[in-house]
Amino acid sequence: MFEVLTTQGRARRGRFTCPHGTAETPVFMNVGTQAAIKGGLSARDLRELGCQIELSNTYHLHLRPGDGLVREMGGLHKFMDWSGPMLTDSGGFQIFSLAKLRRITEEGTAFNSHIDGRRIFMSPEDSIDIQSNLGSDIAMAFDECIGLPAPYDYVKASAERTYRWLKRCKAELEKRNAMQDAVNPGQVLFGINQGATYHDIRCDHMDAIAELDLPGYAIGGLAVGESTQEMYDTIDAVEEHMPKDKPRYLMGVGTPSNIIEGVYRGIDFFDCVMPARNGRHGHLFTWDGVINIKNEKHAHDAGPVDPACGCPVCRTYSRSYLRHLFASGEILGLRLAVAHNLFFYNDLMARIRKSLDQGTFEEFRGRYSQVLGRRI
RNA sequence: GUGGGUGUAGCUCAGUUGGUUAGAGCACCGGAUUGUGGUUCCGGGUGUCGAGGGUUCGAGUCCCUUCUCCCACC
Repeated sequence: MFEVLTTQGRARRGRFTCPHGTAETPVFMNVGTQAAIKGGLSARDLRELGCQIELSNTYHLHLRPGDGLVREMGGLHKFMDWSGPMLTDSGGFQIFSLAKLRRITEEGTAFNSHIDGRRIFMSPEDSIDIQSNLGSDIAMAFDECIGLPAPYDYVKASAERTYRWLKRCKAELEKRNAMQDAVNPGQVLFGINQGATYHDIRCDHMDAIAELDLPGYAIGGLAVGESTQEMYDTIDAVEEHMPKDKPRYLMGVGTPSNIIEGVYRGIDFFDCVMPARNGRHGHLFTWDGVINIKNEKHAHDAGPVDPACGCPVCRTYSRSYLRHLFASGEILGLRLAVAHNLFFYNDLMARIRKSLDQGTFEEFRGRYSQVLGRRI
């Protein structure tokens, strides 16, 4: 399932295997929330951009088109034409970030749909049933993601409830996988650590969920309002309590610098909307820093977005052309920008893995951790 | 030539009986974005109010001259 090939300090070079293939870690999962990559990219495009794991979302697909329909169409892999490893997020984060009027009880969460406002209830069992219908390789536990800052007592009670929910998720997935008509009987469950920035709650929670011996563990509830240093400090604290032989997933993070610092702190899986969203808004990542392609200074630039990038966009088009596409509102501009950024992120992970293989990750971190975040 | 109309930001225009630092939309310039509500959000005025003179405490606004463009008539 998962093996650590080499380490450098806390950083790990590993390999994750699931029913739909193998992923070399550290890995960045490319986000296709509604079974499509925003910006007009298909699963076929993802393959060409070096994507190893695709990530889709339980909340969104449950609301539209409905997980029953996806199951009827043969599961999400077939539905969207992605044959590789796939992870589905549980919907916990969307209920925190999108839904209105949510009410959380021991049984689950009631909330109003962001699409039409109708009242919906989702329990840990519901989330797992939906993810089972979607047929992803990795199902995420249904958790409560708390916005920061949050009071200690609330966070403690919430983390304890998320732990009880995790046990229910585990039982439900075992039940679903045992059914004759399971879409993907090899689907596995990752637990999610919570506890805001309170290190004692984080560590107690991590110790508790580690005992469930799940195939992977995530750190959730970060990059939701705390400072970058608080995020790193929290990872540092909880990392010691994470099983060494299981993949670690830092949910929703982050910038290229965050990812390098995450790998440094022992993280194996990442995902983030940033390359896609920022790309749609004209912010492109390069090995010298971030550029805004909409800026006037690129109007007469015949060179590629990044001469150090080997992506199809950089091999073909000039900064001048991309700026024109953005200025004139052409969809192709969004598509090329997202394609470049996703390639950049996948390439970033490939270079991190190479440096781990060669034992030069520390040098890589020293050279790029700050540079990649600067605006140029 | 005569009569009427018009002129305010890059564009289309608003601007009260004369009253604070001349506004809007679009365009343009810049920023934001972390388990994604798909053209989003935030910020920025970039101006010789056609020009000159006059009245007035004070003029985009009233008066005179002149210029531009538009319409009608000769």
